[in-house]
Amino acid sequence: MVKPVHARMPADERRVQLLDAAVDLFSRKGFGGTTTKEIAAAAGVNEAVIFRHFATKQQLYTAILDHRLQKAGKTEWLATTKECMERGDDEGLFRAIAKIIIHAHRADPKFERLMLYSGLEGHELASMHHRQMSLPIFDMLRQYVRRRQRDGALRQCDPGLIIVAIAGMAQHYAMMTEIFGLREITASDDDVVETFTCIVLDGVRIKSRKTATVKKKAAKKR
Amino acid sequence: MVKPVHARMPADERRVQLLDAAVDLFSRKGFGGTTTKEIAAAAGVNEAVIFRHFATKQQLYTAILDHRLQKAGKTEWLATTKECMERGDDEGLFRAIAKIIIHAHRADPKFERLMLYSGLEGHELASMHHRQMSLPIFDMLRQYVRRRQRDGALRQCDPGLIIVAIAGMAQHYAMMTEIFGLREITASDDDVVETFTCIVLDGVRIKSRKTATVKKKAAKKR
DNA sequence: CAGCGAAGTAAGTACTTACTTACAATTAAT
DNA sequence: ATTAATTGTAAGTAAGTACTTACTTCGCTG
Repeated sequence: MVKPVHARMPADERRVQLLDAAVDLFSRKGFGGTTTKEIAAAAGVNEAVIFRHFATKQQLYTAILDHRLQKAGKTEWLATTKECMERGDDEGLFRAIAKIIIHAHRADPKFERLMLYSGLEGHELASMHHRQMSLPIFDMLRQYVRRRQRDGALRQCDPGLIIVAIAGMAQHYAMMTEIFGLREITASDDDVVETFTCIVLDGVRIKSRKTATVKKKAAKKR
Repeated sequence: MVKPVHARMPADERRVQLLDAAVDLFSRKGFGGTTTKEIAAAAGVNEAVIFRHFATKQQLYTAILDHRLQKAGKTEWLATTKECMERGDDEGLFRAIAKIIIHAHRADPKFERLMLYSGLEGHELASMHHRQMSLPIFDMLRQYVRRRQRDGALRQCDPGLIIVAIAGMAQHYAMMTEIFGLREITASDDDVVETFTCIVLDGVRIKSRKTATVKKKAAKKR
């Protein structure tokens, strides 16, 4: 049976449809810039339908982030990075970090915009995401870097900075190309990942023991 | 003579005061999230005063960006980077890029928030800033990198990526600490700049095969 | 097929929005 | 002091805003 245009929908189906329409609008115009009327129009229903499914506009917004945060990312991070860390594969780890960040933007640019808006607008959901996703992963990675520094494999510095280095490159590149429309870089995403990986790897790794003559800069005591 | 609380002000003075109040609010809540009433209240005047000085809310917003874009940045970029580029000082150039970006966030975090909002909300002023400020500087830097690559001093890759590497690190670090409140990095800004500079420098420079130490004067013709 | 609960809507409510209007207070030049 | 321009305000307006209410329509199950 084909669905008529103005079909009536089971609640959970409509709920998802409303969430989708809302993601699209919120990601483009922010929370304050989007009206419930617009969302309803985008979903092709009366405005009141929204309030049958979500008590307030704020709750609809919260539901979006909640929904996405569950399925999204964390397991991917863990799965991919864990084995690299176990076998001390710095190169693989850096590559994975760059890859996941850039891929996240390509696969779901709307959500990345949404998170940026959310952070700027100061919704608690954004900082919740930050506390529950970013920070634990960041901590895990920092701990790994610290260990590798003790092993003498990585440059001595604040371990967070090495993570920020590779993640920042990738994040900045993804934001510039995906969100702000930078067109001047013609390399493929894979090439970009490879380049960033090499740069950071050569930049942070300490070459094998015999070439200890590297003097570089002695003034690194703090 | 001390100014009474509800003093009357000459037009240009009030104009500046309104702009300041507006910057503060727009940077925290975005264009759509800020009301003219709030701005007036923050400046301690009647809402109508705003519309005596600016025809529309949009025009007030435009005036802010216009005003800031004039004095801000470009000359600083040119002055600092030019001499580094002239003497082929890659290290100095990377350091300058990181320094300027991080310093901009520390000196005027409100404006950086504003620009982020503006980019997300899609105001033309943001893309104007992008075209008039970021892109020309980016192009200039890319051109320098391309030259250094031809000289065999820098790694072969899309030249923009080397700029994105150092700028992305700095931008990401500044955004995380200043806008999103990251506290886990304890190093001083100066140390951060130094670390990023070293990482990128070691990551992109090609060691000359004969003398590991000084290759400064290697083939430098134009 | 009757009837009941769920899905949907038209038309509100109370309030806020950007922006105006008509007028008053202050200043500076004549 | 008398102007004339400038700076300010109180009190609007029309068009939104999020959210509600009273009501209709559909689809299912006993």
